[in-house]
Amino acid sequence: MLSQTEENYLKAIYSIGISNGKNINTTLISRKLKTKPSSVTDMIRKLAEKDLIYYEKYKGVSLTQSGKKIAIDIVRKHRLWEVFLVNKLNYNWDEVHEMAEQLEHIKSDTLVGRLEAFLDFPKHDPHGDPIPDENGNIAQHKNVMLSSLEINSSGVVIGVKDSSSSFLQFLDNSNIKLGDTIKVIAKEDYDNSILIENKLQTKSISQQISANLFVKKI
Amino acid sequence: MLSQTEENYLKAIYSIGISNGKNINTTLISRKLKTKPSSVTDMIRKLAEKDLIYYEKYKGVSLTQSGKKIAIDIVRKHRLWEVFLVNKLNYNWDEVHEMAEQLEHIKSDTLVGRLEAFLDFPKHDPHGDPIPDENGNIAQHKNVMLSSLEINSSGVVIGVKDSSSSFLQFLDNSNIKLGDTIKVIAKEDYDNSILIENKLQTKSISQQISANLFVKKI
DNA sequence: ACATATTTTTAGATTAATCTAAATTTTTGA
DNA sequence: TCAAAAATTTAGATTAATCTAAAAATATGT
Ligand SMILES: [Mn+2]
Ligand SMILES: [Mn+2]
Ligand SMILES: [Mn+2]
Ligand SMILES: [Mn+2]
Repeated sequence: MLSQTEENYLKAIYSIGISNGKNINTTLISRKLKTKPSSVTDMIRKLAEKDLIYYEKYKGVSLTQSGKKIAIDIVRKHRLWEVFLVNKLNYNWDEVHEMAEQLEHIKSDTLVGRLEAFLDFPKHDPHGDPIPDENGNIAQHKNVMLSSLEINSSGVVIGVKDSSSSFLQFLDNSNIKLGDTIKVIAKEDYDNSILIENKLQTKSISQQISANLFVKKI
Repeated sequence: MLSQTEENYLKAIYSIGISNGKNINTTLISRKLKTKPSSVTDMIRKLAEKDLIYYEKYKGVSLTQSGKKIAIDIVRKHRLWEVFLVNKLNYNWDEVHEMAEQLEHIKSDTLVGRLEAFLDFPKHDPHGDPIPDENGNIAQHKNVMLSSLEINSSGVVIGVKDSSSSFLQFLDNSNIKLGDTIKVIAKEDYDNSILIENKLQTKSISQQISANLFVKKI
């Protein structure tokens, strides 16, 4: 049985692998987990000992098959609990991450599956992130950002790259939400801001915003 | 912020207080938590330091006001999660304790309250135990056992004293459940077994069974 | 009452996860 | 290429929670 700490290291390694490609080094892990590099070295030696990661001194790490399976299962639990909190307990999407960080570590052979069925097998969490199935299969984002849309083309908002509370609250205040169809009306070369239009409004958003919204072109 | 271990000690002390009156000593705590008495001594010194328990060397412990508040809050969370698991995820009443042992430690200022509302403010958990309100008020069992009923009197089963899986499964197999009205038909002096009748059957049960069923006389 | 049994505490060790400071290895760029 | 910078590992310490063994205090029973 893995400790919560070990599970968090595996999850961190998995998520760094998704965003930073294959260069997963000590510093990146320590930054993600807010620990010191020396602590990371200790832990990765332990995880390597348990055959959950490959590790060569000074060369960084990568997940083994079984390490990846566990990491994805934690992600699965995290996202299903987030759906529960938003859909059933009426939390807002900016409030659920910390609770899900705890709930993802609940140990049970059957709980995730029951939860998933109770939630009617959702495919995405409240932030648009895909929910892995019980075998660890996970549909990856196509990674089309709103910032990359041409003028006069439209897209449906399907996810956020940054799920910080502050960004999510900004979106709430800007009346932009998942499922919105957004059309790009104009682009400003000077600062790469864009003028967009959804059902409710026409407004200008900075590149920092448009580069953190995943869309599906239509 | 208390550790899970500290919370478990407070809960154990609370529950020993409920069943064994006010004599809460090191050995009882160690037995409840499956630790050694020396470990208990260490922890109770720590909890006393934090003013969560009163402790005098060699004299046992008792909860302070704030310690009791915390203990009851853990009990509240435990029982509400059990209701969730049974009522929403369709678990049987003998399957939920271990999961609730973990879920009771999830930290959030708002989660229990939201959960309680989602469950429609249940008053009892799946084993008939009362659920404390948000202020820590808790309706105590009247502690009438089925074994104490007179011949020809009846009672409604409102709880179990023993919530072990084996006892709960025994009740399932015996077609006895919470809410059943049970009439005592006869008593056997030799072994204190009793003949009972509910909607489905007439059957004999041993004193070990009848002394573990709480009833409300009617 | 007091010797013996039981309970509780103390002393010292262990394990997991972390840290700081120092040593080592790798990377960078003049 | 090779010295300086950066990253990584090692050494040694700390904290929480546990344990075993021994010492001290309390309880028990004749
Ligand atoms: Mn999250
Ligand atoms: Mn999410
Ligand atoms: Mn329980
Ligand atoms: Mn219960």
